[in-house]
Amino acid sequence: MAGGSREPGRTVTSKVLSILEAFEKSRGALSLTGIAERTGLPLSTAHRLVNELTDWGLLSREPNGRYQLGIRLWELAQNTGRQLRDAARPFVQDLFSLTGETAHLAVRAGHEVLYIDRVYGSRRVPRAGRVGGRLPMHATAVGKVILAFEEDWVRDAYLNRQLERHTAHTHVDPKQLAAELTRIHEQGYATTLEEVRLGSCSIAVPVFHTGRIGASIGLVLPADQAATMTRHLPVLRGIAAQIERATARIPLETLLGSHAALTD
Amino acid sequence: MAGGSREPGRTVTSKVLSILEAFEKSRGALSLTGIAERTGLPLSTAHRLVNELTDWGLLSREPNGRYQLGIRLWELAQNTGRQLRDAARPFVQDLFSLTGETAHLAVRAGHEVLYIDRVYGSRRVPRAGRVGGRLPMHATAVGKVILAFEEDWVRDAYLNRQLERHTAHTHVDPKQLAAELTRIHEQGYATTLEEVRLGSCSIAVPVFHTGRIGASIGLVLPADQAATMTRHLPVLRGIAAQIERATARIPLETLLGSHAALTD
DNA sequence: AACTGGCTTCCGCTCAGTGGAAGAAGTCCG
DNA sequence: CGGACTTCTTCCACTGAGCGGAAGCCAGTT
Repeated sequence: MAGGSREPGRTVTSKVLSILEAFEKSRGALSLTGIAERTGLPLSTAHRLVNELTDWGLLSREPNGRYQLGIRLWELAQNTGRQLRDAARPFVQDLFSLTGETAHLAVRAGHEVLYIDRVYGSRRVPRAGRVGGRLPMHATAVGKVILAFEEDWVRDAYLNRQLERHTAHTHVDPKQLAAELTRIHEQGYATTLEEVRLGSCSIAVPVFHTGRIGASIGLVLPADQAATMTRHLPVLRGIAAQIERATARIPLETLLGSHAALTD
Repeated sequence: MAGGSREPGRTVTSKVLSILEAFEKSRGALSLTGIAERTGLPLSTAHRLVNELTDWGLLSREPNGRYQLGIRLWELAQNTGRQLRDAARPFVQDLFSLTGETAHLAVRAGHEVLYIDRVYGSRRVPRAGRVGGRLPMHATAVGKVILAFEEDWVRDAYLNRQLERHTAHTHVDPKQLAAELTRIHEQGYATTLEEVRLGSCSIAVPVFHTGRIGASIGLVLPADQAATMTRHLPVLRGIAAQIERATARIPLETLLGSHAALTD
């Protein structure tokens, strides 16, 4: 092995997965060389693996030669967490229909909220976390709700970390955030005002499962409606109750697979 | 190599992917042994690969020891075909809001229609193809529309195959189906009546992109409304036009990756 | 015609992957 | 309580799938 840029101990599986992950960071298509660079794989290795993935449909090749994630991957992944998504979907839909505002459903994944579903119309105003996307828990209403109702050690561990600031309004002081979480726990809902993005605010309530916090549903609206957004609380609570009822008989673990560990 | 059940020529990648695919056929969680059986992998090999996939979050392990597709897979896959889904989503939502019926968006994947998106409320009546699911083209309205507006060779190839029967009402005669497709092409929409499942009917219109058929949007309703479902045509056509406008500037290939070949 | 940049193919070396077998852990039954 | 059974986990010596440097190829570009 002349040059020896070989990096032993790296499994084939890890290489394949790093190829798929390469598409997360960079929107849009990647050239073979681009993939090789991002994954740190030698060009010929990347070439072989990429070709095989393309054969399986997990990657697709555009006419210009660049690669994209293939639709087969999406298809496979539809079987993931179907129980929760399928059970909750119609209610999130109702939440949107009843309020006319962007509605979403999120769960905790490690230290972040993961958006599982989202419903909005064509005249939607505020930009909100996209489905499959993650945001920090302390900057979103759904995240704060989850944090407020999580077990103590989860909350404590979270508060011990550096809290990222997104806008001038993000609450990053651990002491104050802890107090806010207590208040959220008492009042049963959380709000944000321009804490992720200027121009939007949000409100969320918890969805319980077998006594524990399982998920959270929320609304995102333009910041100028912040003062009146609590008017949606009755609907939010009603929908949350319906989702709880619909998912009660499904074991928590089969809802999403075991939740990602706090340290993921 | 004593017994020699070794099956040389099988790549690691193919083994990993066959594990993921194993979860497609069987709903719900699988035991390690179950995975080994379905994939034809020796137990210890399956064990090693499954463990590695679990570490990466592509599989998750339930407390009872069984495995499930992990949420990380779903997350990765959200980047697939985002362009079309994100662009079309609000309009499919509007289609539902305006009609109150289950609305969906589908594209062709090989010989089948693949449901890309679907919007429905909690009081939904008919069962319809699920997101990420496939159905044969000749039994669904969206499928017939796509077939009717596809290039000749695609349609001809399709008609030369054995047409699967789902109910007593499925149109399986190639001659008659060809005539129906011509009529659909002329009138600009397709309908079905209890051709996939008893009790439901559907109507769909084409969505064009750069002159070619790109997708189809449709509604599924209870069979007793079959007589009057054409009342939704104006809305369907309006929404289709909006989706066409919204996706016009996106190159077709980046919408979904190159469409799966007819023979996939 | 020579250069450039990205993709594809080739091929001998070698270590990651393999899988049978033995051990551990749990489950059921008499 | 023992022992028969099932399912999961670990071990380890062998070997061929994977590796990757290098050479070849094909468009564009100068």
